[in-house]
Amino acid sequence: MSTDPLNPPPTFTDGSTPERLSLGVAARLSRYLQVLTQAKKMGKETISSQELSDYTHVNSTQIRRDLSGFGKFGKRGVGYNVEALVSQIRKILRTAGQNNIVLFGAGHLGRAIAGSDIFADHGFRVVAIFDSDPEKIGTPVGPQTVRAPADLTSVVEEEDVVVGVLAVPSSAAQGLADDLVAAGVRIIFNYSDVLLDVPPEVTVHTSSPAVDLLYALYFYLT
Amino acid sequence: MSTDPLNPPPTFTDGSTPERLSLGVAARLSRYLQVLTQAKKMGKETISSQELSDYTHVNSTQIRRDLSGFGKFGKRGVGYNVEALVSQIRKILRTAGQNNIVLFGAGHLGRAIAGSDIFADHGFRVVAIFDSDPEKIGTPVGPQTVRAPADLTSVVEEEDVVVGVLAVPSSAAQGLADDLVAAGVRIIFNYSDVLLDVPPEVTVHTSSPAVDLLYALYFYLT
DNA sequence: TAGATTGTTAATCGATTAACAATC
DNA sequence: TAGATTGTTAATCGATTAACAATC
Repeated sequence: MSTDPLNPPPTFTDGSTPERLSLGVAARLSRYLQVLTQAKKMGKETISSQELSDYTHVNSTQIRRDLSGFGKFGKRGVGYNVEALVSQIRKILRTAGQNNIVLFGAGHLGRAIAGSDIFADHGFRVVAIFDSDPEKIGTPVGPQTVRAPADLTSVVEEEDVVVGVLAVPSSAAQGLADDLVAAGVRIIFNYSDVLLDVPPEVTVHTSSPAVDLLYALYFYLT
Repeated sequence: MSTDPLNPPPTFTDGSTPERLSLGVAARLSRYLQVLTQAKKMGKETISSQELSDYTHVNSTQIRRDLSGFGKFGKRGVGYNVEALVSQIRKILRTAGQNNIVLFGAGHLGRAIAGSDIFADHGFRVVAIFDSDPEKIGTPVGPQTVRAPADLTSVVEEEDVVVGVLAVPSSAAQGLADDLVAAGVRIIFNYSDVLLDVPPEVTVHTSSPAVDLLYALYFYLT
């Protein structure tokens, strides 16, 4: 794994380099961030570990433990300052800055993604939308104009894009994944249900709402 | 938690009732199912724990261990039969049957969901699409026609709907969540970023692609 | 037989939780 | 002061992994 020069690992006063977060801790911190981001939007100033627990279904002791490993962010009897905690967690996850992403597919799903602020809220900026359909190229989608796939490589290079989002039909997904990889993208967010084959240095995250539902349903049924 | 009479817990030959799955096991089994479903589509007949590991990023020993807890599903030197394993896991997760869901919101996102087979592949059938916009009511979306919110309660009762999917703007989400709960829905899949307040017996699952990306990005950066 | 892959053991490691003193 | 909530301990529990015999 490489290290991004723009996001150097934090250094502690004793000069030690912190451990890489475990999968579990990183996943939970991300979920806290989701709730905190929303709480901030709603004008909430402080939040207790119990409230965070209600929304994330993570045990409140676990939450305090996760956080206290990085510093004393809370105030006894009061809770955590929402805004301060957001920036602390962003620092821990090294995602405090802006990240540029490209979106492939200007159909219903692509337009829904481009039109929402779900990525923007977390520092992801959609810098370009691509579609293979000549009829769509040049038409506006939100603040962007749909571009031709031929521009992909230059956009990825110029805008320093690390993440590509695939909102295309299953039949087109693997081919476009290959194009994204060739253009230099390192993380692919796949909204189709295809199993993408990519080189080991590339991470694929496949959205699977139905699988999430199966999981929720199991705990409802038992 | 209640038990669904249509999905009784499996009984073992010794008469004991199996333990409820731990969160981790249920989550992993769901992910195996996602890959297996897709592998089946691609015509794959057998799959090894190593191949499953490549796609799910779960250690192959862990996978064999998870599966062997429920029976000897594999064949040494060969792997697992894809189709047989799909039905075994569905049985374990008690989601072997069909489940009816309702979809709220006939915008870009709602249409993208209704038009994909991502839910159908896992036994979820969209039995109705609702929208509050009078202009959209009566228009076709895939095989369905958009219905008025007033029909919600009767549809939920008649079709025995347990899951409601919210593909609506943030501003409308809480109000419609209340309606879904009042109509008798027990699991809400929330595509907006709002923190929904629901009674404790109702489960909310919020889709958060940006948070998933943050998580992937962390492991890319470190 | 030779190669591949499962099922299972044994040992370790990290996650989880209840409880409570500290303190706002 | 009284109430609330954090930070931390100590004990338990489950997850993870390497290794390998069993066996297809």
